[in-house]
Amino acid sequence: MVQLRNTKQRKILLEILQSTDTHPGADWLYQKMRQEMPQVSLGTIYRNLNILREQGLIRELNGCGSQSRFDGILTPHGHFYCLGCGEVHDIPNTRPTPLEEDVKANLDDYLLSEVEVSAYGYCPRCKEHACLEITKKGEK
Amino acid sequence: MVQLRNTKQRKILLEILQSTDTHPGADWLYQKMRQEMPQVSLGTIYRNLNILREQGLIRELNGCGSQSRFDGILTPHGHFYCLGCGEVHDIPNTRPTPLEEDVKANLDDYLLSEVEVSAYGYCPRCKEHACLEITKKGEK
DNA sequence: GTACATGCAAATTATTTGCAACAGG
DNA sequence: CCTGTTGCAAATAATTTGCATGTAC
Repeated sequence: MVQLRNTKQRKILLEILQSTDTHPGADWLYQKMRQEMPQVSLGTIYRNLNILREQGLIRELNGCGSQSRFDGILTPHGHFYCLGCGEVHDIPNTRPTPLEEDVKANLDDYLLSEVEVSAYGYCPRCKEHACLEITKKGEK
Repeated sequence: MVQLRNTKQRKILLEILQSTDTHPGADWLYQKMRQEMPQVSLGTIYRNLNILREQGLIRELNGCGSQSRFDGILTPHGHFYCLGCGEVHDIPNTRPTPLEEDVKANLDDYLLSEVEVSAYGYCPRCKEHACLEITKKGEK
């Protein structure tokens, strides 16, 4: 492996990710980064997202739409993907240990590194005015 | 909604998906389709995958890599994503009911439509010769 | 000073879409 | 027939990459 450097860009990116629970995508992070570093490039965002993921400092979420989303909060929790507005909400600590052991029991010869719980549906707001236009937008 | 037609292309695509547990991507399905229908186009594959998903006849998996994968087997089960070879294996029926209720308990005002369990790690074969070249290929 | 990182722009990959011709009901 | 569907090719969207320059250590 290479000797990673602690660049300003990487540091700020990680701080942003650790300070939000909105599970943003690369474009949102790009806009946010530019507030502090107007010259930053989208390529740098993507390169650092990959590095931080490989380091295990952030998590990538692929459950919703064509864009990847990222999570800088590593305490165990599941994710709810709203099919209406596309938002991703945390599911607080859904008894992680029993679940993982349950999965492990089914995967004898496997080397298990992580178990994820994803839920799909409509968030309280979208459940209310659950109209078809909205449904279209976030469909999986 | 529109009045869907039962085209030969759509019928074959669904049959292929229902007869495999390899969770193929669009390109694999395209090759397979061309064995029975050499003139079929990739656009048709994608259009029908979207229609079948909207009808609830197949499921889309986004956990692994940049390509979507599809599952034509709807009995409840989880998925294991090998970080080595990129294969997706089924996790036989991981006590679905307790889990879903557990998640539901955390999502009071939500309208829940589906809960998914995904596991990541290395399959028996990749665990053996867990070398770095292989690791590279399937990394998330 | 030596790599790793960056900014920029061009390239790649997966997926979607416009359109004229085709075909299911 | 009427309208959803197809094949084809061009368009889009997300992400990656090549390269000269910049910067962390």
